Amino acid sequence: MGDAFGPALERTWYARPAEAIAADLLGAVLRVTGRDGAVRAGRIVETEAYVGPHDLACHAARGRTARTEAMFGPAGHAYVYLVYGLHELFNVVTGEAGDPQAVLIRAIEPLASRGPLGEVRGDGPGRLTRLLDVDRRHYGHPLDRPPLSLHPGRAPARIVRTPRIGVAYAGAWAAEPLRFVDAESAQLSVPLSRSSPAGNSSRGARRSSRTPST
DNA sequence: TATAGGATTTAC
DNA sequence: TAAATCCTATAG
Repeated sequence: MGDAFGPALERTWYARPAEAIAADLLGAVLRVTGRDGAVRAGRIVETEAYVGPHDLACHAARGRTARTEAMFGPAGHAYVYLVYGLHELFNVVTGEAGDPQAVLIRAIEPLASRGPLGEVRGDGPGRLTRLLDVDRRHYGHPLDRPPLSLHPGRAPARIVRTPRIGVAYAGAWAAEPLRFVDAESAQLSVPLSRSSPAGNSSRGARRSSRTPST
């Protein structure tokens, strides 16, 4: 609920296509109460949309399983999983229940936060979860109350889209411009200068009118 | 039951 | 450029 960050985004806010949420989440603040009781937060500067079972990069493309169950549930909840046996990745479930879509949070600008072990960087999907102490214990958790919540923040001046990172196995879907970044941020997982350009040049990123800002 | 490989990060 | 590290998805 409300604290220094203001009220959390309501769960119904997320019941839209992942592509829209990925753009609108840029600038939003992720707030986490860690296992040590400390509150940590970061401003989201990079996201990726995973748009459904037909998206070959989306985990839901292989059907409904124990791991992907949360993606099939209602929007506004956390989908957290382990990759490479090492890294916890944090996603936001979007869309209507039964329609598995999610947005991966790939980078944050820390807001005066240090991780439980003194970490300071949030520029990577595995780094930000360590910094904010997010892991599978948050699986399925609603995103409108502690220990995990999202709050409106300062919207980016400019949004750029690129293909998603690390999904080369996904065939044609690997080239889709479903990664969204705050072009002004110096804390992206992969700098724009080293990101492949979006396949369709003039496809601009637009924030929807439902975007909250402060 | 066995095996391959992954929405990554770090170190050599 | 490769190792770390474990869980899931698929094959046998």
